[in-house]
Amino acid sequence: MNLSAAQEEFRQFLRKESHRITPERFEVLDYALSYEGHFGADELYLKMKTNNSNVSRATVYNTLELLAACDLLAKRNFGENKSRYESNYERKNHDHLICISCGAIKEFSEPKIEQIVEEVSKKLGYDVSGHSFNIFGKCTNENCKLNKNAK
Amino acid sequence: MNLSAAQEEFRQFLRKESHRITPERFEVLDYALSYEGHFGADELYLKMKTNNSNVSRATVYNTLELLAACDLLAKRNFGENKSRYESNYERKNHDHLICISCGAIKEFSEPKIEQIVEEVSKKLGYDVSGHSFNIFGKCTNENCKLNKNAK
DNA sequence: TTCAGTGCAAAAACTTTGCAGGAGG
DNA sequence: CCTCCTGCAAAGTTTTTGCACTGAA
Repeated sequence: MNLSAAQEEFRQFLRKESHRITPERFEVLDYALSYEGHFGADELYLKMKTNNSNVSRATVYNTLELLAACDLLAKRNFGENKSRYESNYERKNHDHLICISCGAIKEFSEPKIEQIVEEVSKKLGYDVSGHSFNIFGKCTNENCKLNKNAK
Repeated sequence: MNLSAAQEEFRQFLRKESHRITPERFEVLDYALSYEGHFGADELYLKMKTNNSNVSRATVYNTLELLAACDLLAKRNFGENKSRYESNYERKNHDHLICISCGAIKEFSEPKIEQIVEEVSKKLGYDVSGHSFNIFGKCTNENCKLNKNAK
């Protein structure tokens, strides 16, 4: 993955918002954008620690918020009482379908959703900043029946 | 509010699923359905405790799950890393618009959403059991600007 | 030089679990 | 009478906070 453009974007965001540009923040950026799929903050922290990074838990949490604020990451919540992140860099918007049995997450895109978001928030007088749309159900995949990946 | 019909519904659910019928469970039901707006599990537990109830935290958590399972309550997640519940008794389905500044929650109903849920899950081969649709934005209400109710 | 950012550890917030005793069926 | 359910407290999980030090601007 080409990280340098994302790094540049992050750098500009930090400057614009008067946040300092630190090596720790870019280290988190690199790990976050390289992560396959969704990850929790602590999960990323532990992965970094395993790889001999010295970045602290507090900095990881703080930086993930910044990365979500500048849209390099998307912050999600799949009903597990913890935040999950995923790269939002050079990707199109999408929502999620979550298997309540095995936890598998599928993505889908449905343009009508954006329309509804606009419509509803206009009608109720809100200034939209985002949305979260999760569908829960049982998937038909083999492993699911066996509950192999059950949480 | 007429609780007795809800109690009857809960009783039947418990019997059908071979759960025992205990006074504690009905105490939780009463508090939950009487609660105005959304509440967290611990919040309800503390409220009950304040009112001199002896029902334990474990029983409250357990019972709320049961009440959500039989659809007397709806279990929600507004991106705060905790579960929230609200009465679903004699109410129509709806989704939420959440103010990112003051935390105010508005409800809306949009039939198209149910269509999309059906469409998407059919296409991807899931057996739907529910969905969660939250729109985040800034509301235009007076108190909001002052961040009075900010979390 | 200054103060935002950092590392660390402790605390906080929410939820789950283990265990012994009690009551529903 | 058998266990499921309960209360209690302890432990678990994720996130936040306090504090002293460091390094970006």
